[in-house]
Amino acid sequence: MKVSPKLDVPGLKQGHFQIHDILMFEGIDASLLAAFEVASQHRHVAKGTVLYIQGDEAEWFHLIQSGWVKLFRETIEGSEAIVDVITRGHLFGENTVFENGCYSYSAQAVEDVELISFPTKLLKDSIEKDPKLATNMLQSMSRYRLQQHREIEHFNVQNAPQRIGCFLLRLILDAPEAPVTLHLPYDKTLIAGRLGMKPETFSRALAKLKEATNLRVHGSSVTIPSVSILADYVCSHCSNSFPCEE
Amino acid sequence: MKVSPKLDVPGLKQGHFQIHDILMFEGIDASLLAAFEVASQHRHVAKGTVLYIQGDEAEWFHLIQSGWVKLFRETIEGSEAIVDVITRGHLFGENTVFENGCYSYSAQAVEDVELISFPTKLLKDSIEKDPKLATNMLQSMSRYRLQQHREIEHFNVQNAPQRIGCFLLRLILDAPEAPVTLHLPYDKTLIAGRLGMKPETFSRALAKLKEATNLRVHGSSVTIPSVSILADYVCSHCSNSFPCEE
DNA sequence: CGAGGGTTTGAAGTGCATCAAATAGTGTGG
DNA sequence: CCACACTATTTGATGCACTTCAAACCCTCG
Repeated sequence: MKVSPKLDVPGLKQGHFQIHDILMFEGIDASLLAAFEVASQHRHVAKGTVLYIQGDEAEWFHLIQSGWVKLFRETIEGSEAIVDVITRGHLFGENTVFENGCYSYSAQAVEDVELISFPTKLLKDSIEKDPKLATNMLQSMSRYRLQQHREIEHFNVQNAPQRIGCFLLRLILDAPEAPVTLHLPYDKTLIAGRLGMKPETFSRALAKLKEATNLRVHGSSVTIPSVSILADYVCSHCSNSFPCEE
Repeated sequence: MKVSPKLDVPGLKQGHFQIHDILMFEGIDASLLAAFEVASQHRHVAKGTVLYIQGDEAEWFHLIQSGWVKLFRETIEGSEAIVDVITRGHLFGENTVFENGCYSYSAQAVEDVELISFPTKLLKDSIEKDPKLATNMLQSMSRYRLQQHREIEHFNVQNAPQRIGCFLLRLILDAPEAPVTLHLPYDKTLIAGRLGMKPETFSRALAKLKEATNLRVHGSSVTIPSVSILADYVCSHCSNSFPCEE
């Protein structure tokens, strides 16, 4: 079941995102939307900037317009666990509203980032007023939950090259066949961490993937000559086949 | 932050569960609770019974009173992926309400099971009426989401014996020190599958765990002489330490 | 142009999977 | 109640994928 151009997931539109594009706000009263729009802030954030730290009080949640953001937790011994590495169309920080009001992980811009920020307080208050907003959020969390289930399943079934390919496929849910070019974060070690592998393994796995699917990599941009070839290679052992949705 | 005796997570009470014990129903109007209670059904289900199949229309969601339930998906090639293996205090099937109204995986009793079932329709209707119910569900889904994040992190950081230990620890969140005895499902292959390992690996890993933490296993019951020793062994490489909550 | 960090490559080690076979444990029918 | 058949579990031997350690390379930025 393809969920049309509403976001919360990557890559379905080319232009700038508006509040209307967010799945969470689908079908919400124009007046409430306007309130969010008024309260929102557009921000440009330079590469390397730490947006917030795990434990900070959560004042804002964010929608990424462009660039890459790393979500991570610090382990006791000082190393870091990468929770996610996300890009345009992704929302983050919104879940703090149902937790203790603090960010449960830190966030850092790993490329120059453009984002729209909304106050969490407004969201919190609005949920209690508009049941539609609540059910929307339940729906998108539910979707996220399924995705995570798949991710755990993938861990058991996919090898390193396939996991990289799967990560790439998730970035392009729109263009089913023509060659696609994607922009990755400069530091590919991040993706390695996101996928639970070491940088060396990532490097070797990417080489294998290039050979198997004719991928081309130039710096931080990746060109996929044929999405279907990549999908065949990636999804052969999964219980879901390509568009990897329902 | 310890969340008092409300459930949705295992093991915090000894007696029978009531609707009041479910986190999701905390703070809900007595009249609405009564409606759920009236509509509920207590069921005894024999070991091996399939409760529902992936794709079935979801009429009920369930709270486990005792026994073990396996949640699983069938892969294309006919093998099955174990989504979860759960026991007393766990809720399942409730998330179908925000999805397409069908179960997204199958469920089977792997031991004799006692459960209370509630109609999904009532839940669906009630969410739209009572915003408190919606926020409760958001809260518990959010909690679940954090748990899954941890689980993904664990995959990268824990070895097989530690993963088994971690599974055991999650069953006993209440008794911090005294020796504890747990009841596992008869077929331990299930737990192996749940933890993403093969039966052979499970057997060897359990042997290592026994040696390292003085665990005793008699058939389907496991005795942990010291929870803290087990926790030390299991959690040494994690970003969260023992109670592994917030 | 040179320093530093990201990336690749090589060699060796570790952990889990796989295949195969032996053993223990369970449920059945005699 | 016992013996048998069947399945779960254990154990051993081997292989593969990823990790680790180390060194070389390359790209970016000052």
